[in-house]
Amino acid sequence: MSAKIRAVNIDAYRSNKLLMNPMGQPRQNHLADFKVGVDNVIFSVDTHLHRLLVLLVKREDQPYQNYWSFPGTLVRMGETLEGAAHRILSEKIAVKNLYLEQLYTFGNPGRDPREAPDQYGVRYLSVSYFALIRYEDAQLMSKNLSQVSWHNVAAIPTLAFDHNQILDYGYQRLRNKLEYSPIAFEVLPELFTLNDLFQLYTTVLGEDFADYSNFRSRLLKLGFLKDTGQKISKGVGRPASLFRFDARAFAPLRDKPLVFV
Amino acid sequence: MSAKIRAVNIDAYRSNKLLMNPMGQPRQNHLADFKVGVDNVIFSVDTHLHRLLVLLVKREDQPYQNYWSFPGTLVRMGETLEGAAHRILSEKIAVKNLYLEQLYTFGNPGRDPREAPDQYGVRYLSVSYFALIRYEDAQLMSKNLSQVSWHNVAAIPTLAFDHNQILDYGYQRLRNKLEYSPIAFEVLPELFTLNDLFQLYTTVLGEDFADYSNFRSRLLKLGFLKDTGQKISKGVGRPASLFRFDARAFAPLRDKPLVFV
DNA sequence: GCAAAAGTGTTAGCCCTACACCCATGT
DNA sequence: ACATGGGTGTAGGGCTAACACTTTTGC
Repeated sequence: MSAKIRAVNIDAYRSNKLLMNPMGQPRQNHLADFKVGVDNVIFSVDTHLHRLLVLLVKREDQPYQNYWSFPGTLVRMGETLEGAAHRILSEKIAVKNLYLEQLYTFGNPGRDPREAPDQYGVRYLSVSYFALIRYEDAQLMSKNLSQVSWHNVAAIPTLAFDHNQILDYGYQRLRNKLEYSPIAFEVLPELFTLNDLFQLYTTVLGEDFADYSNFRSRLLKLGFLKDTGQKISKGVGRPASLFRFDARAFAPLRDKPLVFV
Repeated sequence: MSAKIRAVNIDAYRSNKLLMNPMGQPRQNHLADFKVGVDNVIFSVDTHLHRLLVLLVKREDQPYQNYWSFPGTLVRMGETLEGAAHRILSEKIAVKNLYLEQLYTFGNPGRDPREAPDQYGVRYLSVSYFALIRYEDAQLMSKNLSQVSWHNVAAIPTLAFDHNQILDYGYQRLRNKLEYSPIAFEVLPELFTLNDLFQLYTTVLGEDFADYSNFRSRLLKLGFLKDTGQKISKGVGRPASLFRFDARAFAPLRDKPLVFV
């Protein structure tokens, strides 16, 4: 026990993180030193199987070895936060389009076990990012696919660090954004049926958020969904029209509350 | 000039922040070291004069000496982010109630001139917080009031660091929150008239966001504003009823979109 | 023909908007 | 009395929710 504390202190001393006053107590009011990480909560939707997915990687190293976690990395010298988010994302997955925004920052002491137990060593702060990508376009980038994979949000295991909490934030952000912002079209393929869109909303927001026929007519009346004239047949039943999202027609509705749902 | 760079490098070396490879170039892929600050965007509304206010402090030290900035501080060892936000806030202002939430994190290289010019020294990351307080309850905490004061959001000077950008984020958050969340009651006094409430919305969202009589009946129908029966007279004209926000009656409307406006 | 999936139509009730109007008070 | 600010009422247009109905396909 005392050996462990001693080791911590030596390490802290060596990296000049922990300053002692002449009484051997840590100085009050001394600034904390941080390493800053980014963690990406990457969502996608499998329209066919109606599954909301999030991308997880299995940690190869300590701490939390073999736990699933969000793709994250520590920020390097000269690198922007968003740059770090893009870097780690592109190491795990290849994707054409991508929606990315900052989610939340977690930086309380003790959130990373690499911090010294007495909390006077280096601290690890995580800036989390929220991302959406098209399931069809995404290509996982691992030789060993067991290390990177999609997980159904409905069944997420205990994750490394405070990542379950980060997921809660991300999931809530996703639900909120769906209601007033056209992010659904970041997740859908270029051409989609209105049923695809409806299924996406149902998958994320729950089964009973709205009636299909009303959802349909409300969105069509808004005028930013363009019927391409093409039809697609999914087995039995009447073929569906393929639509395209027209960003230009949507522009005037920006910042208007509640266009969807 | 070269003396300055030398000073930076010595400082970086001393705190073990800048590692050189044998060629004298900074090592690639080396992690950045951060100091983490919090900056509070503290809003209040002067209901009488219809002014939206934000609290600024005048910087006493370099960099940006004598510029106005948000009350901010660097995070100390063992301190939570929110703890640091509360600490600096209570140094500048005494207040009974307080609404505080995280706003956004700014951490790109070069945002603080204390970073070495070549950007390979310590970096300064800022986690900004959004706060709302009651103007009547707030007591500025300065012997020298010229150093801490309310500023009309309509006329903000050039601020220190990237604080004008932070203000933009904060102002937008305020407007969004007003629409779907009961934060207005954090800013209003305990008892208020419906006209106070309406003036608050008008001040923040603009003159023509709604009709007073419709605003009034819509909110009253929702049932979380309790008429205390007390009247208050503001000079000439019919005295107004004083209302109180009933948080319990509001609870079922939590997370429901667009209860206001 | 029939089941399945896509798409259209209808109706009643609600809410939002834009006003007009009435009420209570100070001077 | 009348100006001033507080408060109520109402007619209409538009939107929503719920559900019935029609169309187009595969088998």
